[in-house]
Amino acid sequence: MKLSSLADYAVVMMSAAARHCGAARMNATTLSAETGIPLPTAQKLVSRLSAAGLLESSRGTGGGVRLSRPPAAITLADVVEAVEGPIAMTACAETGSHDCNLEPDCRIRPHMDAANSAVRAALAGVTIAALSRDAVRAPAVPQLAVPSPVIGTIAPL
Amino acid sequence: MKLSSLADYAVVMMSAAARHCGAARMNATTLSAETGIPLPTAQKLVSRLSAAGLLESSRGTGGGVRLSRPPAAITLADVVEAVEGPIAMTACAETGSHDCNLEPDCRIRPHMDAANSAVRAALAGVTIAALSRDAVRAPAVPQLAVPSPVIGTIAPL
DNA sequence: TGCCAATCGGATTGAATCGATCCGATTTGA
DNA sequence: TCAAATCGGATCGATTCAATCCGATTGGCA
Repeated sequence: MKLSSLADYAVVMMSAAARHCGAARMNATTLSAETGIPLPTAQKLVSRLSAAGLLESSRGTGGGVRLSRPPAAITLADVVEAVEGPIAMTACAETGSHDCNLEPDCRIRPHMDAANSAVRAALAGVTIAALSRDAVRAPAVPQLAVPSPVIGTIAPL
Repeated sequence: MKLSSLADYAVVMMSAAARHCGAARMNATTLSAETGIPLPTAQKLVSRLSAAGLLESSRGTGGGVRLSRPPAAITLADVVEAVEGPIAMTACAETGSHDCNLEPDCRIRPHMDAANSAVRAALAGVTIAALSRDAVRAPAVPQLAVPSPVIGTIAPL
């Protein structure tokens, strides 16, 4: 139930890119140097995030990448889905419902779908803008992108 | 962002065990036959779930396992944590905060903790009892264990 | 009281996915 | 027209995960 290292790196990179939003384009090398992510990995992430439409890339001399949308319009769910694929806790949730090789009539499937939606909503409630904001005074309740009551009601672990 | 196959199997097994709650003990063989999970895997899961305190095992002839708590008191979060370990989206979330090998002062960490709590709460809102209940008339909002407002406000994808 | 049978528990092997790395194709600027 | 710098895809190694097997323990029965 933990997201992969690539997804973790992608969140850090997007957050770093958001901090330089006004400063024109950045390239994979600069992002790598700023975040400490190995350069080849940063290049791979740039490719995937561009393919997903979260980054816009310009090739050639002086090229680079930049956020295709404002940081407030990019959520953790977008980044995770761009790197890891659809957010589906169970294998049967992303494909059709006909290939559950366990029980032929899986009665727990609808409930799992509900839990799946809840997890996705939790990730969709955190924006890159909220992550890139400086959090020195660590607020108990982080800023939310949309008026979603999901995270606001969660007590710390 | 998908849970492992073992965790998936564990949920199915716990759900099957909940349906036979009154019928004394069950053994790994019976659970395997009912769910279609390979027997060795079922044995492994029984071990882990017992170690986590979700199942109570009795050895010897006529032994077996049974739920240690009512199905309404066991949530998806309990099962997932028993099989996969703590629910921590990022590696730094489960260990101390001192070994983030990327940024020395990780500013996105507090926000990720909030998202992590939200995900865990989403899983803690679904009980085994809700899963074992027959869901032919698939309700839009699944039954919740505690008065948690988390899932109740989530719209389907 | 001794034996037997059935069970859980941990250790081992194989496979698949993931992460890191490298090289080629493309484009812009001089 | 040339050259430099970038993105994009393909390859290789490592780690984790899933499945399998065997031994230790316990309760029932003769």
